[in-house]
Amino acid sequence: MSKLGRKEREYRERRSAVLRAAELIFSKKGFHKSTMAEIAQIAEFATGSLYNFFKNKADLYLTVIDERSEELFQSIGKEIANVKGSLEERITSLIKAHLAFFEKNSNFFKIFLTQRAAFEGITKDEMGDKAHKIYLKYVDMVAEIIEGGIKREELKGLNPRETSYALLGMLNSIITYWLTSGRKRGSLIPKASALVEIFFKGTTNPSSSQV
Amino acid sequence: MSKLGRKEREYRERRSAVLRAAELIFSKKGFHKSTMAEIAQIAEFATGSLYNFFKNKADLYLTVIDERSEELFQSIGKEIANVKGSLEERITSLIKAHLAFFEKNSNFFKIFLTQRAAFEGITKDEMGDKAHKIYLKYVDMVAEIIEGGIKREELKGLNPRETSYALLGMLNSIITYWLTSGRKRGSLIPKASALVEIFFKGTTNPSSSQV
Amino acid sequence: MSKLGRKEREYRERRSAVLRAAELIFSKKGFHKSTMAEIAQIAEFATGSLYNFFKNKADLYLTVIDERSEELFQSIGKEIANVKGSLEERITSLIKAHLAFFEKNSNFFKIFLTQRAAFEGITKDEMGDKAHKIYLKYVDMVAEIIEGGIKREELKGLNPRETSYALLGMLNSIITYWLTSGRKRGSLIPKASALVEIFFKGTTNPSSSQV
Amino acid sequence: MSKLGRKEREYRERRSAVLRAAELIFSKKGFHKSTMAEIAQIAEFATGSLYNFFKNKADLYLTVIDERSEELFQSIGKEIANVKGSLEERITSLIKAHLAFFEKNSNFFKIFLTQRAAFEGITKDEMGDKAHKIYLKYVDMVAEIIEGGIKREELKGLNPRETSYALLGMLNSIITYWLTSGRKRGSLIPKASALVEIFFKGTTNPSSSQV
DNA sequence: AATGAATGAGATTTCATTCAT
DNA sequence: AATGAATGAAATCTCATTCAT
Repeated sequence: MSKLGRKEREYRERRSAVLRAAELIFSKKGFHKSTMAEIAQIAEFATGSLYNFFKNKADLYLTVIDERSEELFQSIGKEIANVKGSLEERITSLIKAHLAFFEKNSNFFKIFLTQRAAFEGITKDEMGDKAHKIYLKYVDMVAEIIEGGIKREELKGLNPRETSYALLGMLNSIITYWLTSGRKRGSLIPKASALVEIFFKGTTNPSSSQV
Repeated sequence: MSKLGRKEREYRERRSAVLRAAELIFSKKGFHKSTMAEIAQIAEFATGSLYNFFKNKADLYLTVIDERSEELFQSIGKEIANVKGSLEERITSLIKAHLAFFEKNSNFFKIFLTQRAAFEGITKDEMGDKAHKIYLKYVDMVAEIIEGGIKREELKGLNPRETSYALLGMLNSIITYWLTSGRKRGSLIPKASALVEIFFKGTTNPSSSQV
Repeated sequence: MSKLGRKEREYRERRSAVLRAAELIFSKKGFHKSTMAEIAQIAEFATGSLYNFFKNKADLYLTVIDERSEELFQSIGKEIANVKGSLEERITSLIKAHLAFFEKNSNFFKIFLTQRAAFEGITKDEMGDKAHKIYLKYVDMVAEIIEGGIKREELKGLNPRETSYALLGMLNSIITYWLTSGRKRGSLIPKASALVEIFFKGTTNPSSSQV
Repeated sequence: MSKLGRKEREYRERRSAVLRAAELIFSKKGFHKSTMAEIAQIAEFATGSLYNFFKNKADLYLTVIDERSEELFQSIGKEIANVKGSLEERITSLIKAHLAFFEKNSNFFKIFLTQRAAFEGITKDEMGDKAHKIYLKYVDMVAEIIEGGIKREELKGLNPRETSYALLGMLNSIITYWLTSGRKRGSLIPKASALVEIFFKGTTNPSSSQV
């Protein structure tokens, strides 16, 4: 498989070390308060050396987002592909995969969530846009799945894009909750079932006298 | 009511002008890229004068969040207080009030949502915390309402805090969607009904053969 | 006359101190090796303060050129205006004024002469161009005078623009000579007569048997 | 003739390739904005390899000047040696040779002319001086020819060195003109006759009533 | 109370040069 | 001899904050 030369392999390893350091620092301090010097120090390089791998700070930041997002997409995609059953089962597995991915990549979650904030007003078109587009791509992927469910009448006739936003909003909000307060109490995955329940059946107690 | 002296009244008006300018700039450029000079210019003050009202930039930023959030709480609280009916009706009115508030204060929404991003790692304890606490206060308010519903068995036995995060996540995600793409198409309020439907009844089509 | 307020007067004095320091350093070290820190130090300001007067280093450099060139033009223009006689007399006074100006502003001469070199490839259009245009303006001014002489048949039918370049090339070359080696030996002005002689009558010895 | 071994021949060819690349880049971007990396790339070497040929960037720059200037001297010298006639004829051929050389080596002209600017204040003694000396050598060569003319009373009793500066100033100024604006219109050589005319006979119209 | 010039710390980025391979 | 990754010094520029007026 990996028919890369030694040079190429070593280059990738060094570049990857920088990306790991960047992810760590960016997630702790956000884009603006992170310094190239600190990232370099963690990665055990001289500051100037980072510029051998990435053309500037924004490029480094975006590469973190880009490559990790790609992993996210791969990860979710693989998960869903394995599920051949009903839409409910597919979305259930998506929810689980999403939570699992960010439980494992919690540093990245902070970056993922605040990516737009990081670039607000900085590089309006070039870079800020790119970060946003990655998120949109994800929203769309989920929206398409939902749209399939609507067409097959498994789901109500809602706006797929809006429903996608609603679902992802719930998921990310729960992850935020878990990160800020609940992490001690254990894994994030078990929360999937409650989210699945809400998303498909809602919060109303079916045995309530209301119904 | 306003038994304030002229001096005091004028002071408040000037301070308020600064807050309005700050909200505008912070929402457009984010915390770091906003400069005190630009805020001062919009508010028609000299840069140094801002420091007569706020002890530093972070204080100004937090005051924007603080005072507007207070408005949000008042606004929601008043709305809910008027509703004496079922929990569903109360939460429906909360959803509507939330959407209405941010439709009216869309500049503030951007600040509200990215407040954590702005402070990540800067002022770990002092200020960043305060911003987070304001959000938590809101989460708790909603959680309490939900908890009431659970106790009266109108809602399923879910974790109230988590359910509150889930609901607010949905709402804010929809607002983000509306801000970034849908604003032209009209008001945000009509989206309330779909959210209410999802939150209470879920997305599953009840006439689906799945059931 | 100078109905400037104290504020304005003081501002100009400070800005002027920066320009003087800049002219000195730029003339000694050239654009690239001059640092804002050194200029600031000479001007007795903090480095950052220079940016209250000039938006960046290139702007400072160009302002030196711009304002001093303006002086040069004024100086030459005034000199020529006073001369009502023949073209020869007018150009003689131009040559004298040119030499006198740069004898007095020898620091500026180095900048004036190398202005294009300073910007080579940096800011191709914006700034480098501006510096060049100032020189062209001078060339044209001289070319117009020469053209007048040609029309009145006082001068041969040469290309005015080329002749202007030739004249200025001679003048500047002589100033360079004086600056690099001859300054000790006295004033530059006496060299005017030789230049006038060459420019109008040429170097050939009229009593030469050649003729 | 070339009794050089293969090794030596190859070494010279590689070194020469670097010099050609350096001349190109230096002439386009000036000394400071040219990078060793870019020169290496054009020459198809690795950056570090340049240091096998030249001890540093300044050395490379000076070698370009040095070797090309040597060519210039050879070229002019050969031209003049062929002319056995009057001084006027010799200088006429010098002017033509100068223009021809720089028409052919216009990239080098930019370097030749701004050599002082490039080094101003950098390497005050060591290198900047060397560049200046090369120019002086040329000035002196011309001055000697002029001095001969003065002694033989073909020329007026002017200061030979100054007259040399004046002549070269004219020439270089005309080349600058041609490079910046006139190049499209054709060759530089035809301008020689006007320069010869001015230098020997001056610009005054002999049939003018002034005389 | 208001001003806004001055400060100066701090961050990004570039690039000549070195050196292990 | 050739390579090119790594270095690290140096320079520009920004801006929150202060303080004399």
